[in-house]
Amino acid sequence: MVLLKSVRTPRYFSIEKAREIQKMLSLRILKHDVFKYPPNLVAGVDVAYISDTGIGAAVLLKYGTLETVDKSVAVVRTNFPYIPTLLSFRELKPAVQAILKLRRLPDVLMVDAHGYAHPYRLGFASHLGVSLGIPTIGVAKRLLCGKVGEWVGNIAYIRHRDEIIGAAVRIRADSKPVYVSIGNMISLESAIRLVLDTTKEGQAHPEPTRQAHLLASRYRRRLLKKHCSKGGHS
DNA sequence: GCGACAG
DNA sequence: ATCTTGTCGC
Repeated sequence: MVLLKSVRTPRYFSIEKAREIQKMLSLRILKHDVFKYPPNLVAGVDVAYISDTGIGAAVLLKYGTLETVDKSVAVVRTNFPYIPTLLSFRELKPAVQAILKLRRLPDVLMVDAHGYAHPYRLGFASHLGVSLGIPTIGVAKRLLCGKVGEWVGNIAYIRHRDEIIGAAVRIRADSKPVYVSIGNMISLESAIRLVLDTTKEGQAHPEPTRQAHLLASRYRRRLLKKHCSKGGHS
């Protein structure tokens, strides 16, 4: 039983144990749509950090008009280090708390990370979707595993161990693609569709995650300013 | 054994 | 993720 190296890692948590949890929870992923299309509300979540403090941010948008319906932020102490493939164990708490602060849960949630496109098929987006029991989509900026296949139009499927685990999507001809995978309760086709449908003209990322990322960053800035000014000036 | 490796 | 200014381009 190999314990994680970081001193901040809970002592009784092992990588083997995490793998078991991931494999077990991945069995609970529903790969078909469990929501009506078009959805009424969509949301995006992201987490920023100030050392060991996680800042979870969620933004609820109306599908179609993409107008903001609600926003929320949750500041939570993190006790887990970032380890590739174990990202969800670090970001789950801040994200869940931010999402539960929203007046309403979204019909579909977009997450700034991979979902099924994960070596053990349980990226953060899936972990979140299974935990909350809601449809989720993973939208990542870089590949974690698998290979991007042949491009057909602006889409290229990602394969890993003889399985299609997601798709690279070219939102803009001049920018890098985003890697889309199902989180939970949605099909890959629908996931791709929602990503494209919630992307504003001129943007390289869908509004839900883009707005969540902006909110988390802005909030983080505010906290840093307070932190600096609480010792003297004006 | 040697890399690769979301945020 | 975070550390960071100016700068190129629409």
